[in-house]
Amino acid sequence: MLDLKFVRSNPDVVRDSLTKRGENTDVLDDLLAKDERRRAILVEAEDLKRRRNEASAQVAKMKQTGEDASSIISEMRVVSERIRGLDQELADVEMRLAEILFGIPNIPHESVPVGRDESENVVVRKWGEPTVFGFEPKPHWDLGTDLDILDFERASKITGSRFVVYKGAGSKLVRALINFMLDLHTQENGYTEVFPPFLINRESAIGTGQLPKFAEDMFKCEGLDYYLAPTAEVPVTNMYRGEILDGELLPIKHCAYTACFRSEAGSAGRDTRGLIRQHQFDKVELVKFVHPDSSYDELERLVNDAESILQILNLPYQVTMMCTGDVGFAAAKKYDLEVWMPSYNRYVEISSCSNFEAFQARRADIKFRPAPGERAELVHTLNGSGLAVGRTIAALLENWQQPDGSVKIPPRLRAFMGGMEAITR
RNA sequence: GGAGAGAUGGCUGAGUUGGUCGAAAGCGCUCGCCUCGAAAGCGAGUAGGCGGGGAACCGCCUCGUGGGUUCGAAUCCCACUCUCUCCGCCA
Repeated sequence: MLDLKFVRSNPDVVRDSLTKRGENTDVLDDLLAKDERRRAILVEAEDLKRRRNEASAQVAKMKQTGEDASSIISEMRVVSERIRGLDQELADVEMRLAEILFGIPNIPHESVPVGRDESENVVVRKWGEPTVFGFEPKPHWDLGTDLDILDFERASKITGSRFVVYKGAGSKLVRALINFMLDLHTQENGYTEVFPPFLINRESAIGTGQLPKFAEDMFKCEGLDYYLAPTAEVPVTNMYRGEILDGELLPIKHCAYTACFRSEAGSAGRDTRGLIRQHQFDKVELVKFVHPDSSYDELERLVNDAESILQILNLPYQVTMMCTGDVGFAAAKKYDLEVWMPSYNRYVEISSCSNFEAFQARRADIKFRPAPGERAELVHTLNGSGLAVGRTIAALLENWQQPDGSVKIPPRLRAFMGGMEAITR
């Protein structure tokens, strides 16, 4: 959510932002009109409330001295009625104002390239080269099925499409990657691990920006105001919702493993095979709460932290900076890590790292006090995948496959696999 | 699921026969005095949001959340949420 006062005094900046993102700017004019109306009502209502408060104090005094206050009381009866009407109108205007404000995306950082869609994203750097095979490589869904470590058919029997059963070494690989990632981030990158609820409530989903605009992307629990978390970003960021943090504690860096659940509404027919697009997947997420002055430095470090996983697993990847048309609703700046996926013959997103600046913090009311006695300010929040486990497994199987259909385990992962060096039939 | 208790400022904790209560007191924190310096002691200050105004400053709102009663609600009524205790059930 943008700061209403900022929008009021910088409407051109917001209009420019909406245009660069390819969004309609009509909402902005509607917003400004509603804001003006709101303040007009406030001025009138507050003046009446002041009069009522003064009269109340007067009545209290008169009651004590035994004077007759009935004329003031009947006068205030009318004033209170008028206040009630204004408050009702105010509530209506504010509700509409909030609806509009919740629907306005963040303002892209000046370093973000202007572009319409993903075709205008900018590759920032590459690491490694696309894997070259001396044989015909298999896609991960065939490898996994042939090795009997992935079972898509039985998963669809249990639940439906876009689910998988990991089996044997495959199941162990899930645990190994989660542990490897969490250990690396906690032991070498300075994150504190948390294990949050996988179900989130409405306020949390509003806090990070999933609601109200993207309700159809989540699974909702019937009869409850709970949703299955689409990413650990939601529960972890909302840990500190409504709090004023001690400035000394910043930056707060958390990593968390959670299962993630996405309805994938609007993705029908895309990536239907394999592990790339599942309704349920595992992910280790990195979340930071930082001082506004350092959030862009922290973003670069966050990307590096996520990259370190790919480097250790020796998976070729590239880092892409999202353009204004693809930066995401809540983000001011976003990098994607894209891993080389031989079956797709292209790079596929495996991590998304964003700086939200104060956009989420304002929604979720997360502040910090720079020093004792100083005024509380909004923190900047960041998060990024470190990494998505399902896609990591897909990339691992495909890039580390051998001519005989087996898959080597990257050296650093072997300890987490009980010493296993390869997955064989 | 049943019964009971509770939810107040950064923290602890008063206030529930409605009337200067945004709120006592203590702790913490900030500044000043004292001191060579510190501690102790003394003094002052110390919630957040919104709005008006050039500013000084002024006003409004907030005592879990949302409604209601009333001229007026932290205090009364209703609903909900959360925490704690006991019982039941249960991995």
